[in-house]
Amino acid sequence: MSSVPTNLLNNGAPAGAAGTSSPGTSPTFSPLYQQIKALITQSLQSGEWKPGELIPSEVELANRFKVSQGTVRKAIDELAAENLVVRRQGKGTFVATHHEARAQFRFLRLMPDAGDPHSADNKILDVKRLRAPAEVARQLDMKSGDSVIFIKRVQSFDGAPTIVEELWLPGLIFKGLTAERLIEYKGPMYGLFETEFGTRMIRATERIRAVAADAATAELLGVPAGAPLLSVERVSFTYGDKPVEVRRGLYLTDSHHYQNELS
Amino acid sequence: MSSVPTNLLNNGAPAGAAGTSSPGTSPTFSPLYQQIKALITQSLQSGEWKPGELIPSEVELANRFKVSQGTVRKAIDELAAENLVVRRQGKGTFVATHHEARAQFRFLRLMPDAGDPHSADNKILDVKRLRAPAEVARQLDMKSGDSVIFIKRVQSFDGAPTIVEELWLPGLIFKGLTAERLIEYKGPMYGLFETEFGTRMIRATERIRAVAADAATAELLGVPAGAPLLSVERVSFTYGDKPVEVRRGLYLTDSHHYQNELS
DNA sequence: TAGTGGTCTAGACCACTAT
DNA sequence: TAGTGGTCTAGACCACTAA
Repeated sequence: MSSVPTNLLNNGAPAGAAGTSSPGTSPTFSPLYQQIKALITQSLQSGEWKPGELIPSEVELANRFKVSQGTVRKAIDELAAENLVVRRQGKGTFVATHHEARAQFRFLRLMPDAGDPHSADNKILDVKRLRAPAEVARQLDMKSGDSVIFIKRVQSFDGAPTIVEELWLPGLIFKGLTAERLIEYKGPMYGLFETEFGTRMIRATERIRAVAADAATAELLGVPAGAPLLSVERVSFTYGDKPVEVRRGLYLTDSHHYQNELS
Repeated sequence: MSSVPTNLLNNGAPAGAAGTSSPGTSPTFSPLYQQIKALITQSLQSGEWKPGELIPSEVELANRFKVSQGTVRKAIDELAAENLVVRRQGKGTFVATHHEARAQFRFLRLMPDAGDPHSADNKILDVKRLRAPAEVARQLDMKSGDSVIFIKRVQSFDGAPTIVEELWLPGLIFKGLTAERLIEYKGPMYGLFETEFGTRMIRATERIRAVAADAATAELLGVPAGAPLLSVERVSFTYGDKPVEVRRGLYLTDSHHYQNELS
């Protein structure tokens, strides 16, 4: 069952050996802790340990992989830095989840100009299955015309509609996602994706521009057509850098701003 | 001269002692490596090691601070993660500098929609000394009316004017900054700040919005008044989280976008 | 009290760079 | 060849949590 997996680590065959035996064509040895990190990531990806759950202790993992605790520690350090995992002193290491206040703000950068961030009121306008447009297919690494789920929604803060957003999700992964499910679900959408569809968003890239509001969007946001809006186009990735969401948002930035840290 | 500084480390007085002697009012002990990190940061800040220079080796620092190499290592690991320092295997650890391609793109997120990033053509429109407006003074942690240097410039990519930017810098720190100096200087502005004024930008926060172009800016960018522009308001910080620059940019995002990574 | 992650040490060996 | 950062180990002790 959960027995020790067959480890293929180059523990007894240090990197130097590669240079001696087959210089130039060395099969890219990597440090032990990187291999451990990859093995742990595999277990996360396969669902052996689910979001929110406790993973085995450092000592146990060290025994399992036949390495020292320090090596496991360095592997987990990097996973924690990448937000795949959360350490808690005295308790253990947990698989990161979107069902936490912490994780929310990593993926919602729109902040009120004054006051504390608030939770959004979410209104689903449309959910349907359709064939992926060429551009979306390209971004999702699918073939043009493959089945995708399309969602359109409006988010309001303090009663004021602020974000109009369209989402495209791979139809195969999110099969069975319905408007009812989205509407009745409380909490962050990424939380639903994670618990209902086993797909956890790890990171995302965004392209931001200023655009003029089209008539339909303007009406939804209660602004004149042509008003300047922030266009945020996001591609989200899960384990293995696999793209699993395209999101195009139009943000009204009259009393909100997109907050970014350059560090 | 460069003798061993007086170390005030709680090496022999572990954190547990605080709980025993004065519980509740413990004077916040910190781990050794954090103290080492703070000491190294002080040396960076004071200019003991200048941008681009080699800092002492891990072994030497370990001897100087009377700790193990591993502890120094962990301190430097964090400094490297914060981009204050760059490690190079076999050579040593160097103080980070803005005179590198690497550092440029951390602070310039506007990318062409297609093609490689390019270097900007920089046109200085105005440089003058004035009294800080209230809002700028607040952001720079100065008193309203204190002297600041004001700069206005236009940046073009491939000959197309794309960014109109206004900067405010504390007059005391940047005394002697003239239009001539800015114009004749080749390379990134932060590089000039670092070498000529000893002030290195460490991190920055940005507030991004969509706004309509005013008449003057529209003319500079060659767009109609009212065209949507990306407004980027930046506050940059140097060592000790001290704000030393306010920058308000208006970006034309017709063929460029602001690129961001959520991770 | 037992188990967890967090800190610190000391030492070994490796890979890379320069001389 | 010497010196640097990079990896790995083994062991000690600490702080925190929960039973």
